[in-house]
Amino acid sequence: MKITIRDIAEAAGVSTTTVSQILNNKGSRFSEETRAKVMETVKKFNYQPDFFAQNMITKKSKTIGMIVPDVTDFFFSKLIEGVEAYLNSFGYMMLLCNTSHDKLLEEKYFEELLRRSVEGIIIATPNMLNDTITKHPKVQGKKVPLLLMDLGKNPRNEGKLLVEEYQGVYDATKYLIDNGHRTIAFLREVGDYYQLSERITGFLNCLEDYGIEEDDRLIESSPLDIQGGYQGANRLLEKNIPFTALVCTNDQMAIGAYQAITEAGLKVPDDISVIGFDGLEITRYMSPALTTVYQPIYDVGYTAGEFIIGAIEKPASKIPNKTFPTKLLIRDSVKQLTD
Amino acid sequence: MKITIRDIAEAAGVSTTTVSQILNNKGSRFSEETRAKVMETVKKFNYQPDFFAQNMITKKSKTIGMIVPDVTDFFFSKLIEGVEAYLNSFGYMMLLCNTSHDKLLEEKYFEELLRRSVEGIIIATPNMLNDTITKHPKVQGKKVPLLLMDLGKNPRNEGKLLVEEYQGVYDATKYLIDNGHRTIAFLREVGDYYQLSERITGFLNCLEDYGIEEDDRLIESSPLDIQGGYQGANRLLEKNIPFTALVCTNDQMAIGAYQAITEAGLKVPDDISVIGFDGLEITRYMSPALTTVYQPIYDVGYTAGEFIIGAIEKPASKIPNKTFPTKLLIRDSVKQLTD
DNA sequence: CTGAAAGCGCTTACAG
DNA sequence: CTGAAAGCGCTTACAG
Repeated sequence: MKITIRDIAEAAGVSTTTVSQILNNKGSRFSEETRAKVMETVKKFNYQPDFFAQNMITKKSKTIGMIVPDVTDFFFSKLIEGVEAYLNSFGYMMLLCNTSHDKLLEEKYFEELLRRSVEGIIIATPNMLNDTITKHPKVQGKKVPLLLMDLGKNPRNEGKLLVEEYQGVYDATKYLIDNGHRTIAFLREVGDYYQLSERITGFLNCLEDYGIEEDDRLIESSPLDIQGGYQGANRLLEKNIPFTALVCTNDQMAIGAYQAITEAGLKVPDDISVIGFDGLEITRYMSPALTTVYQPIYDVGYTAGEFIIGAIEKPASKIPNKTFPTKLLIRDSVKQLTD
Repeated sequence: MKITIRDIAEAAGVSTTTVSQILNNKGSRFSEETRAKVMETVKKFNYQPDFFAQNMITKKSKTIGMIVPDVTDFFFSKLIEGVEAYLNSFGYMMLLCNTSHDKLLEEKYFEELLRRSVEGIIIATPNMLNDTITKHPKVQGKKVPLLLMDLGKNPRNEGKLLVEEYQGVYDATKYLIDNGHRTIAFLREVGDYYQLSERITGFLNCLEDYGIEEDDRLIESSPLDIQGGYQGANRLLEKNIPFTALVCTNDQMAIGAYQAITEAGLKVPDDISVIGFDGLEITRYMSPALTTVYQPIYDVGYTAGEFIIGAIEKPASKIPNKTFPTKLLIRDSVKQLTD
């Protein structure tokens, strides 16, 4: 039924060795004549080497595994897009695993990926990983490079992909101060997921650098989604402590905050200025357009693809570290205060 | 280096046949004693059968391929989430391919997936597929089931997963009419991508059924994203033909339309009522909250996973068809007109 | 320049 | 109840 290398060899009147060598552009030179004949019958039979037979020998699955907490989250889908774009151009494919924030699934997928002989694994995770993952013999032995997109949470000395979140929020806060704001609220993440501590630190340090006293009551923790932003902003508003600006840990929260502010009968930016973080495309179309800190998620993913392939092809070399810049996108959600 | 079935056989003092049979729970019963001994040494050596060797024989890669036009699009990421959730529970994994709307890549990925011996393929596509895909011997011979998520665009007589888009938009339009609206604009998709003709048809038929004359000038075509909605709505507004309501082909367009309406100095819903389509989570937090037609994308994906696995395990049976209901989510973007 | 043979690590008739 | 042997479809020394 299935056409094998033997069929091709017979049809071309050569040995399977010859077919294999020619197909893999290997060493010994064959006469142009037999080469042509082989290629021709390969084409004629539309022959493709069996993937599994090939892999059993070469151990090159040309596959990497990627584990994310939530494919539908804009951040991760953008990351996946970047990784995939790079892999694609090198003939690699991605086995995608979605954990739905289940830490147990994370480990289960990791094991399964290894069993399937992927050549590398990328894990995007907010978690401190178990030793079963980070100290796995195949990882330790550099058999299967592991790249973590965890904001540097798990200690390691190579393959750190970071974003200048601190500087981004610092700049945003500075921008607010430059515009005359002195009472600035902050919506930070809640404890059980990604720890975005760089962001709140950038905020606090900037306040300090410019002699503005921190007011704990103006800092609220909430989930990193629209609803979280909505509720967090409401809690802030209900305190009746006046503030003129609000910095949100991500854009989704800012979207929710807009809603809360509007419902409270206030306006952005006339009553409260808002700044987000991420630079989602959607923020351009909010009304007013959101001023936000852009981070290059696609590029981070693309680079992750680059680094993992690099690590696969040169197992001896260290995986590089890289830090990506952020950029304050100035739009219409911050009011210039004159006082 | 690598521990093989032979190592286990030797260590347990049995044959490789025995080890293989026991591990795969096959036929002949072995004494409880040897079974225990085998299991024990398997555990001791932490042995796992080589994936490729196993697959070369069984031809069961326990892998399906999924091709989408854009992972970052909410629709597709939600679909992926649904498919993955089902696969996961059956030990299957997904090779994800992102075409970035490149039709050539679509075919390339399809071939590559086949070469990698996936057991089934799901393609989400707005395209009329080439014969190289739909008439591929492996597909025709039911060797590799192919499931299309194409809104029924490619003719076939099994595996049609559809959503009641027509009814959804019809209901939405009816809702508008019930609220006193008579001049209703419509923002439809532009020609070169998904053809969402069910939606515009639902709209037009509803108008007709309730004796409202269609006005071509009130129908604009635009890309199915935020920007498209923004520009389309602007074009509508610039015509200076008064209308009291706007139906958008999807939620993203509605988001853009909100922006255009606000910028024109008008208010939703006081001046113009707006209805979207999709039911994205974000629409709950728009201000005012968007009234929209919900479609169960995750469920569609989950069912796609179910059907593809079903087709793999029972190649003889037809892949079922299924149509999913939509539901009008009534919120705050439609005004009751009293006249 | 080319081929016979061994071997990758499994599973599966087949025989006992 | 268990094992020897063939075979899956390749690639890779090795020999000539």
